[in-house]
Amino acid sequence: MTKKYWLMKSEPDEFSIYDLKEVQVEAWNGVRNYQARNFMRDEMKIGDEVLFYHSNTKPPGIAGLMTVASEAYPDKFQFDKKSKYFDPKSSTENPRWFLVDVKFKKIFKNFIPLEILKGDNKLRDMKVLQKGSRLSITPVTKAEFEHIVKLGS
DNA sequence: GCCAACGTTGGC
DNA sequence: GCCAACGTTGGC
Repeated sequence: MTKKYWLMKSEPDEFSIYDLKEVQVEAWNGVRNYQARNFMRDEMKIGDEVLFYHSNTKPPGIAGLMTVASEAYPDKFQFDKKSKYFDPKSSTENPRWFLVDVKFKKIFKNFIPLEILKGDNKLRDMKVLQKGSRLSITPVTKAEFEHIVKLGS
């Protein structure tokens, strides 16, 4: 099975790459979008490489790297009535939302702002850069990934 | 804080 | 199964 490459967004006010560095491994909580869930549940494998994107901040952009650290399993917050991620339509017998654990890899020496990503011809097909793209998890090609690692180092 | 773009919900 | 209404995302 060949390694896959991903980009995952998080608002740093909620959870940043610096938080991930502290804890090293964390469950990627709170995804409530079916496409993003399907990527985690059906396509991610332990060891896949992930770009950590900081969204809704100034400036937005790619902050560093992490790896997929577990198989997909049900997000526990969907069963927790007190959580904002509670989903009354989900059940333990038939969970609706899945997630994976992610493991810290590195913080980029050079943070890569969205503006730079947009202006880079090699990255023009990246899903996260398409107009109106809101998907919080998107696949990245090997070439895009390697180019971004170069930009960040 | 605004608002365009998008996803989801639910009445019909 | 359509689609209007609503809620959310996320750059600006």
